[in-house]
Amino acid sequence: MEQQTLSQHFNAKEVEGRLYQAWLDLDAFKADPESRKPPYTIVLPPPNVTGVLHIGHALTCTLEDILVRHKRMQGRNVLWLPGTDHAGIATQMVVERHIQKEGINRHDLGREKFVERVWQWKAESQTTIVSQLKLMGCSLDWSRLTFTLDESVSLAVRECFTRLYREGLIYREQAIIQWCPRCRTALSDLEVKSKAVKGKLWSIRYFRSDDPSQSLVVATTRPETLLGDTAVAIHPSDERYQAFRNASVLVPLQDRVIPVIQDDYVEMEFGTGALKITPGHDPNDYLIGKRHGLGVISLFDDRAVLNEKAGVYQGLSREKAREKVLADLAEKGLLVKEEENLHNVGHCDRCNAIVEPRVSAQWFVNAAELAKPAIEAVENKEIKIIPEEWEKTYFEWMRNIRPWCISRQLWWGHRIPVWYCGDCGHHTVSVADASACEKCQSTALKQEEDVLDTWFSSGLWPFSTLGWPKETADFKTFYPNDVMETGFDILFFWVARMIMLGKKMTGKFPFHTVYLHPMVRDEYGQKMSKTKGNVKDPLEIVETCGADALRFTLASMAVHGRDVLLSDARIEGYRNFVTKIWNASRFVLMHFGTVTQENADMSNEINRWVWSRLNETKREVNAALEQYRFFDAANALYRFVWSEYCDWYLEFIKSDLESRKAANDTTAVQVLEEALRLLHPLMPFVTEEVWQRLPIRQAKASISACDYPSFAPEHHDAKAEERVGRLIAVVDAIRSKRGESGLSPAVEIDVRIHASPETLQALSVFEGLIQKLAKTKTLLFGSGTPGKDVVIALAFGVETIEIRIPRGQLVDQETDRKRILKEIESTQAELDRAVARLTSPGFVGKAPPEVIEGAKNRKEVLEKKLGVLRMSLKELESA
RNA sequence: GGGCGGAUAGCUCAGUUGGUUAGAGCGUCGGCUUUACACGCCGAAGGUCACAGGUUCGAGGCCUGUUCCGCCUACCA
Repeated sequence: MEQQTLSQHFNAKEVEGRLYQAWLDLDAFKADPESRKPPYTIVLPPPNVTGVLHIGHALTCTLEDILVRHKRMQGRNVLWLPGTDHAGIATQMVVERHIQKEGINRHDLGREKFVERVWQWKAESQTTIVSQLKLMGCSLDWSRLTFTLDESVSLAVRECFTRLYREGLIYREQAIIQWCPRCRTALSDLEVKSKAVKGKLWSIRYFRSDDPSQSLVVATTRPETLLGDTAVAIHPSDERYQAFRNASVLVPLQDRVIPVIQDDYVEMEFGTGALKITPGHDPNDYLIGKRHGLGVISLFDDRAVLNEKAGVYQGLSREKAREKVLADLAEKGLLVKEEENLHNVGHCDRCNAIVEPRVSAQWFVNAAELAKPAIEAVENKEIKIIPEEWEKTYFEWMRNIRPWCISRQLWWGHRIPVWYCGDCGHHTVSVADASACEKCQSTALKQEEDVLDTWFSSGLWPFSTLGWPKETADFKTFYPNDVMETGFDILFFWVARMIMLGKKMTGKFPFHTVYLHPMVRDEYGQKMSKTKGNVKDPLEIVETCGADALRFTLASMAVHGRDVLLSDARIEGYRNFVTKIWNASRFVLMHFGTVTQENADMSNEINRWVWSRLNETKREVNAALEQYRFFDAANALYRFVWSEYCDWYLEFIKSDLESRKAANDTTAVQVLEEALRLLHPLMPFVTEEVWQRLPIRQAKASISACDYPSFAPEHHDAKAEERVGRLIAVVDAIRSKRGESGLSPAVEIDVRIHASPETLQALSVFEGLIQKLAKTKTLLFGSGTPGKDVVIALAFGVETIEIRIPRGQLVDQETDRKRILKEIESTQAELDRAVARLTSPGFVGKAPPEVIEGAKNRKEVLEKKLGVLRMSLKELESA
């Protein structure tokens, strides 16, 4: 066989591009609905086509890629389905801002032309997103790439809408909803973020209509809305306003007569205890108005500019109107008080404008009805939410869920499949475009102008992407999905709705597990934002450190229940790890690049040790991945490859390289090969690149087609672990002593080791290794000459190993004496604690036997250690 | 107002049902051309686990309270 070698440096960029293309050429990521293998499905949360991917997307696709690569290697028929989301408001806004640069707005273009422009934008954005996902190494099945406005998805959306409408779970109703005057559309409650705003609380005087000598004072944060007042409310038991019960008052500035009503919604303690009621512009007032049969005055148009109802204030913005109303009130002496007030104000999630509650006709989903089975599913663990703490939040929201407003006054999205009849007024709702009224057959139909909330189509994603409502092969094989992996910030927006709509539409819940990953923040815990300038571009990181390093970093930081704080130092550390793997592989190939067939020499204890350690790592990594503990998986791999395989195993074999080569011992290659497979889901590129050069490997075209290593009991070797562990401890102890004494590694020293006959026998097998790794000149076993040596008392397991180094080569007597005294002190302290524990009746009476046994052993070894230390102190003092 | 989470080495974080001696990476300090790797090797220093009580033979993990920091949620105008 030809000698395989690796270039001196790992060129991540070149390798990544080449390998990804090779995987595509192999159809390595393509799912087959006819396959007999058990399916495993994840749908990628579709990124918005608003632009480029950010670090949060990088985390999502890294974790999902790890899951699917793991399952694929375990022999599952994996489908990881890619897609993008039209993201109604967000994308429309981006494109509006974009055309603004050309000096036009969407109304200049008209609906049709504008939507064309958005499609252009979508095409570019999607291309960018797809190429970014490829750069991250994502093993997505590109043959199934779906967009939320694709024909097939539209069909699913209409099917769902129609079914819910027929069951009365979707309905149109006049109601007070959240309105964004800048986006000029209705919003769902979730799309409104309440933020604390420093404002003012104004007290305004209202005179009694039949007796101008009497007045009451109301407190409000929105004086401009008094133009829409239809009542003033007081608490029924408020004695202060006894005289105003059943009275009427005049709206200031308008002299309109409105009633004083009594309602126990009013808090007597707040403000003046009198509340102005504006049903057109406050959700609570709207409810109160309904209870008392009050009228509704809508003061604003869709941009929150005052309309004809506002009289002289018509044409003013909310803000201007407030100023003028206040000025006019002050002039008339009706403004009684003005005080600072911190209160919460709803802001549009997308554009941050202050939302305006507004009464209008909108479409709603009866979410409470759909929520019932969705709550039960989580209660009885049909759906598992990880981390579990989120279940509480889920229940809290789902149990108090309100009607979901799904109509949006936008142009970009799924047009609502409802046709209004111009003749009889009937609503025709149908999956196919309606050409005639289903009631009177009139053709004077007009389709609803509004589009659906983006999350309505997202809610169908786990099955709309698989061809539903058609019974396609994909749908039959890959639905339900397995895992929904996403950020907790869209638990309500998306996850909850998928659960509700999935069950309702297909009869099955869309997945069995929800894994919610943490938020990515910068290294100071700040949310990344463009305005703060702390945004980390994943592609920049890929460019400088490589995709493997970024992936491994994200995986190693994805801990349950804590944010991911991403720092450059951390990424660099894992880039170094990639390099370490590369160099270790170079070393192995340099020496074993021509071996022809597997021949692991299991008579060699060092080999048995490394197999056993690798085996333990397999167990840990598999267990971690099954539990979505990405951190643990990354950590176990890092520890094994660097701290065990490189730091010890490769150093061990250097001492007898030639004889190993002569004996054709291929353990080093075999262990490397398995470690690469184990690492592959986390670091697909470097592992594939090295694996391709290995002289011994499975006959597959790609490492991703190989089996995933799993725990093999026959490779577990406790004895080898114990004996090599002792060897490592001895080498460590000698090295440590050399380090303390500031000895150059070039200086060799004499060492004598004394211990039980069995231990001496075991250690003597490794004589050459100790000599080499601890740099000893002469290495003797057995007791030494009292008084002349520095003595190390090494507590290992249940015995103490005594290591002696002739004093002349190390530190001076005084320093050594101090060290021994210090060590005696700390050992004595620990021994005292152990003795106290063992003599306490509570401990020996109640602690489990293995804990007591452990304490006894510890006490014994401490006593031995103390003995060695005391002896060496005596030796020192008598010398 | 309600809920959830966090506080462990200089920094960023692990620590699975309470069990002997609390770990890692980075940073710091000292040494090093050592059969791949200075993006490296060897060694060292550094922690009364936020605070105060409690439960327990035993607490970084459990309970109560306090302080600080996040996030979610809510109709006191």
